[in-house]
Amino acid sequence: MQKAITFTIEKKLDGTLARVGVIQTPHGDIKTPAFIVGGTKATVKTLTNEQVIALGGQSVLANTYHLMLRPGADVMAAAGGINKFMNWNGPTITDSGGFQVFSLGMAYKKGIDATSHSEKGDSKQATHNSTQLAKVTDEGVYFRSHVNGEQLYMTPESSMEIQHKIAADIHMAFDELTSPLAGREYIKRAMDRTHAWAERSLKRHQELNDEHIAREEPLQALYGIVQGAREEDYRKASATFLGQRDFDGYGIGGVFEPEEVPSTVRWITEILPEDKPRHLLGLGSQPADLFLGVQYGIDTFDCVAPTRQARNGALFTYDGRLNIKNGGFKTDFTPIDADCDCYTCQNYTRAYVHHLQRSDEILGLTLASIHNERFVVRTVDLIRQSIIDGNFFEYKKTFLTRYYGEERAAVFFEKD
RNA sequence: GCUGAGAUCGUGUAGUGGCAAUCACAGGAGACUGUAAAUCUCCCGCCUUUUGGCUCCGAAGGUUCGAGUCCUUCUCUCAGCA
Repeated sequence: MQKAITFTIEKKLDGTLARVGVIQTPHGDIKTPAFIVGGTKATVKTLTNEQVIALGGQSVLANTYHLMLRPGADVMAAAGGINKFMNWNGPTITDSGGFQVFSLGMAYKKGIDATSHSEKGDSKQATHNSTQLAKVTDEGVYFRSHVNGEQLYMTPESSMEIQHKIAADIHMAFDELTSPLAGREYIKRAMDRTHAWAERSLKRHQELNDEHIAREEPLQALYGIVQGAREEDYRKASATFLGQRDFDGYGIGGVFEPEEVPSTVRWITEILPEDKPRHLLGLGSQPADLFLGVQYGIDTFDCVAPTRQARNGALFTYDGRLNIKNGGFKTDFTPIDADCDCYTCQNYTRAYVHHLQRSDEILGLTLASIHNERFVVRTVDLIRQSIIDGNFFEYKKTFLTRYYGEERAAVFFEKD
């Protein structure tokens, strides 16, 4: 049977779940492990495609919910799909809108973010969050547009229809991501719903692919998304359920911190079919995410943190994170990181980027984004190379010890 | 010289008798993980780990239980007129 993408494993790292491979898509190859660049609204914020390519970005991940609101699915279709629309010639992925069920729903204005273990702020608002913009039912999700307040309704079927109009190479099934505060009972309910939605997504997706075949258009791929929060039995049940369905790959949702990777991700990757790619959704704001992810069987990552934090002044260095807006950098005429090969570090100083960000100059956001994104992309590329060269654990130990310090890094070596 | 207006924490300001210092900017720091994010949070007279204590609204007096807030004088600034 004809396939939208193929995944080839080139090498495995003995004693771990790590593998090196290639995902072939209609728009080119993704050498894995790989960091997928965040391009939510069909743009990598503050960067041109040429800059994304120059920093080593192989593929871009956009968002169905955001593109459905603006410019709209029909505009995306009329443009000829996301690649033509944004002039990106490489592989593309779309997230389903499932994350917005969480960020505009349970998490909306409650001070809950992905890493929260408790609710912050006004407890009254936390229990009666009448302002939230998303409401979940078994059939679908009611959204109130954050743009103009208009009532929207999204189902697994409509998400697939929109994603096929956006026409990225790889789609995500519509899922429900639960809050880190959710109890076991709700986690189960959301997971069961995610499974039902996965089957509905797959069915509608196959119908739409049949239409592509009839029109002699390229096929599009679909990943199922594993949920189940921090519950081992649910995670394993979710991986088993989805692993038996005919998805092209798998997304892993609801993982929030690197400390969970050796447990949560491993429960899943030990069960999922080995010959299909696995994407860890949303993780990658710190190096430990990447090393542990790969070690426990992840092929691709995406995360908005590198660009968002860059815009907010937090920059990666191999010795840990720094805030470029801090006063101390005013006359620091050295590169952000002397060991970084990015365009910014090759050409500009900390003092200059400090000045630009302090002065609200747009170039400061771009230079910082180039650096952070390059840092993460390069780190994963070198992880890939270290597996090929057979020195993954050495690289991991050296990198994380330097980044976090020996004491803080120790937790990431526990199972090595 | 005359007339008028005004002097408040780095800057610009709010505050016209009551447990008193407002807001913004600047400054100091922290956060951000499938992007409602070039955003958000905290600190910003002094001392103290905190509770709390001490000072404060150009200067000096005065009225009052109580004064940036009212009165007097002085100093300075600005505008207009000479």
